This record gives sequence, structure tokens and C-alpha cells, in this order.
Amino acid sequence: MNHRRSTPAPAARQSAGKASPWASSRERQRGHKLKRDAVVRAAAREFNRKGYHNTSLDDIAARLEVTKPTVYYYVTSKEQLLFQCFLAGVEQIRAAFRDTRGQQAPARERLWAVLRHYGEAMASEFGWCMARTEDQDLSPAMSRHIKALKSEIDHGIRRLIREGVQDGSIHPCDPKMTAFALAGALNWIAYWYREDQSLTGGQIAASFLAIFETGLRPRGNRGAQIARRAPRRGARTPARPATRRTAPLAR
Amino acid sequence: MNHRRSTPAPAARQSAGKASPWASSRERQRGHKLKRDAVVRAAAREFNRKGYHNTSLDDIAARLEVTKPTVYYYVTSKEQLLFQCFLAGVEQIRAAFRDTRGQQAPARERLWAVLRHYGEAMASEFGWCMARTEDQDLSPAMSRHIKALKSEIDHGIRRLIREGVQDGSIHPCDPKMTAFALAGALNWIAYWYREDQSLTGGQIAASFLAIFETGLRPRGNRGAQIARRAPRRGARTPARPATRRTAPLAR
DNA sequence: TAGGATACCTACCGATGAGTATGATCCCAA
DNA sequence: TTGGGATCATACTCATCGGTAGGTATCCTA
Repeated sequence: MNHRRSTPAPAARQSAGKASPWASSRERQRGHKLKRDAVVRAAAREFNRKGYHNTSLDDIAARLEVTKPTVYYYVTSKEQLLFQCFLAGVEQIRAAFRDTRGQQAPARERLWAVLRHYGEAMASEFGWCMARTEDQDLSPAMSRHIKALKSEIDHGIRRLIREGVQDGSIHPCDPKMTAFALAGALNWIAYWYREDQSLTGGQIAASFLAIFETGLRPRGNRGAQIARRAPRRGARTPARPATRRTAPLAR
Repeated sequence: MNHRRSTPAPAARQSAGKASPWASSRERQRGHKLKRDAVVRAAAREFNRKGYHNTSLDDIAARLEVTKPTVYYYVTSKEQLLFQCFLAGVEQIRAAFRDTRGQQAPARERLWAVLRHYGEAMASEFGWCMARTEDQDLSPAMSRHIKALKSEIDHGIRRLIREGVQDGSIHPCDPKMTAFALAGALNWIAYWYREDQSLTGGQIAASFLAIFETGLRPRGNRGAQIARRAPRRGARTPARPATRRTAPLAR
């Protein structure tokens, strides 16, 4: 049980050139934050694998080769750990929104850019925590906090949809229902995606968005539009389905 | 704590005319099944409200105004209770598949019919159990069983998509990814739908399917196609969004 | 080199909740 | 009326797990 010195000082001795006073203190802080992040990431991976309730803090600690009190040294509660995982994922999506702000492209393209990052976030190790966290597991205060963040993203999507309908880049539709459908499809990635998958989150998102863009009813006469289904960002068309046995309803 | 005789004999004395031998025995059986179903439904509702892990069997028992051993009299374990809820929901979807078998309509219409029932099932009290059950909560055997059922549904959807592409009623697409997108959007209903909602599950499903059918990229010249978004089965167009504050990421 | 902060451990507590042992009560059939 | 099955309650067991108490080793600063 003595893993004591197996992880002596993970990755801290790099900026050793600056020998100012408090340097070591700052380095210590850096090390602290690094370790804390490692705790959060380990938790996210365990939650992802086994679910929140089936993951004990002993599990997380074991994964890091430390003991439970060590985890508590970096985090105040299991709930807060879940919250941190949630935040880490949501931050990727919020960043995507910030990126598009100020762009001049049609709203549909801006929306697509956001949703591609959205899909990537869902396929990341934090996807589970974002999509599958039950707010019944959380204290009322934290539940409110998370709901607010979710609502912010939701309304960001709806706004882009409305703008798209106005600028003509999106077919007239109900923004709320459309946002639900888009987010639902993308959130579901967190249910079936695992890292050994052959497609990246971005590729999956691009594939989904192509479906949403074209629709399933056959388009008029020019069949060449099928080619449009290929994603933009250099991701090759995922026409070749992965071999893994997954079902939409399955994890 | 003594609710003993508050539910004396729920709903059994109906076929009292037939005084055959074993009649009371059969009636007893009927009563047993009725009570058992009531237990399953109560469990589904509690799981739906608070999640599987936050629902104790004492909660379910209290809801039925009985005690825990009574629940165990009708069910062998909590896991089995969850499984029964899952089955009840899935059965609705399988019935939808059976209904379409033998129909002559284009595959897209058959698919749409199935998915409308799918959406209804997701909005039902069993939606949570179908969509949100983590198979890590289940024993390996039961997990396999559930996965098989999910896979059956998944492949049914994929097959209809393939048929649609072949008969020309569906725009060429990757069946696997399309099935994921469709199922994801519909499964997500179980996350945000509550019974007090102004829309029925069928209406929501119809609204989603309209989006999937038309696509978000503007269609050619005739703008009248917007009217097509209205669902078929007498459900009025859900253009008026419900007032509830829900976010796609939120429950 | 003392003193304090940092980082981590061993060993525990307390609550929760799944599942059960045991027995009481009621109804039906012989 | 008597026995047996069906139904349900009281009162437990037992394992798990979140969280803590209290102590120890290490390193930095003064």
C-alpha cells in the first residue's frame, strides 16, 4: 500500500531559471494546480467509465496511486469534483461561443462552428459529466449553478438559430425545438463514444451537422449535393462506419 | 406507520359472475399482476424524479403506502425493478416496429411512424429508465440483455434508413450516424420532458422529425414547405413554444 | 535550526440503504 | 375448523462509502 514516493513531484521543475524569491512558492502553487487538475481529470475518467454513483473516492484515489484523504486535500467533496468536471467541459463550449462572436459569417456557419466544438467536448473525457450529470445528485445551490450554465449555452444556440433564420442561412424553424434536437443528438455522443473510437468528436459532430443541414428528405434534382455532407475541417468523410458494436440507446 | 388496510384489495372484484373453481385463484393472480405493475410504475416514476441511485426501495414502498418487504414480495431486487421499467418502455417501441412490418408506405414514412412512437415512449414514465440507465449499474447478465434489446431497436432504425435510401424516400446518408443522430435527439426527450409539459411526446417527436426531414439549410424556392413542419396526427403545430425553462443540456 | 506551511497517510466514524429473518394476519379450500 | 398459502409488517444484518481526526514526513523561510 505504500506508493508514497512513486509520484514525487510530477512536472514542476521547468522554470527553474528564475531564482526570484517566492519562486519556489509559485512553483509549488503551479504544482498544486497541476495535481488538482490531475485529480479532476482522473475523476472525470472514472465517472465516464463507471458513472458517478459507482465511482468511490477510493477508486479515484487508487487511480492516482494515492489515498482518499489526499484527494480531499485537493477537493472539498465528491460533488464539487463532479462540478469541476462539468465546468471543464462547459468551458470548451463557452470558448467556442466566444470565438464566433464578432465573426461575419452567416449564422448557420457560426452555429456549425460552435456545435462542432460542442461535439468535441461531448466526446472528451468530460462529456459524461456534462451530459449525464443528474441534478438530483447535486445540492440545490450547485444544481442552480449548473442549470444556469446549461441555459446560457442553450440560449446561445437558440440565438444563433434565430439569427440564421433572419439572415436566410437557416430554414425557418422553431428555435427551441431545433436547439433541443441538435443538443440532444450531440449530447448523446457522451453515451456511446469511447476513446478507442476511430472517429474523433469533431468528425462525429461534422457528420451529424451534415445530416441536420441537408435533411433526410431527398433534395430536388442535383444529387451532387451529397458531397456537401463531407465535413469541412479536413476531416475525411466518415462514410466508413466504425466497427464497434454500439447502439444509439446503448452506451 | 400503519397503512395496513388502506389499500385493501385494489381492483379485483369485477369478474365475480364466473363462480368457477379456481376463479378466486385466478382473480388473485390478476390482483397480483396488477399490484406488481403498480410497483413497477411507481418505481419508474421515482427513478424518473430522482434517479436510480437516489431512489431507495423505502421511497418506492412509501409511495405505494406499503413497506419495503412488500415491494420485495413482488420483485426480487432493485436491479430487476429497473429492468422491468426498461422492458415496459422498450416494448412500446418494439410494438411500433411490429406495426409497420408489412406496410407498403415508403420507408421514410414507416421510419417516421416508428420514431413517433419512440418519442412517445421517451416522454412516458419509462423514458428515464430507457435512456438514462447506466449499464454499469447492472449485473453483467442484465447488461447484456438490455444491450441486446437496444441493439435490436438500433438495427431496426438503421434498416429502415437503408431501405429509405434505396427506395428514394431518404436522402443518401450514413445509416449508422443518422440513426445515432435521430435516437440521440429523441432519447434526450427523457432528460427534459416532464408530464406538466404542454406538448405530448408525440408532438415533440413530430416536431423533431420535421426538422430532420427538411434540414436546416434553406430549401430551394418554394417557401410554402414550412407548412410541412406541422405534424400529421391531428397534433397542432408546436410553433408556440412552451413556457417552461428548460435547456437541452438541462434536465 | 526552529517554526511553520505543505502534502500525504493510517485509522476511524456515521449514515445510508439493499436485502432478510421471522412472524402476524387474512382468505380460501377441504 | 383447521391447515395452508398469500400478503405484508417489524426489526434486524451487513457492506459500502463519504467524510474526518489526528498524525507524520518534507521543504521552505527566517
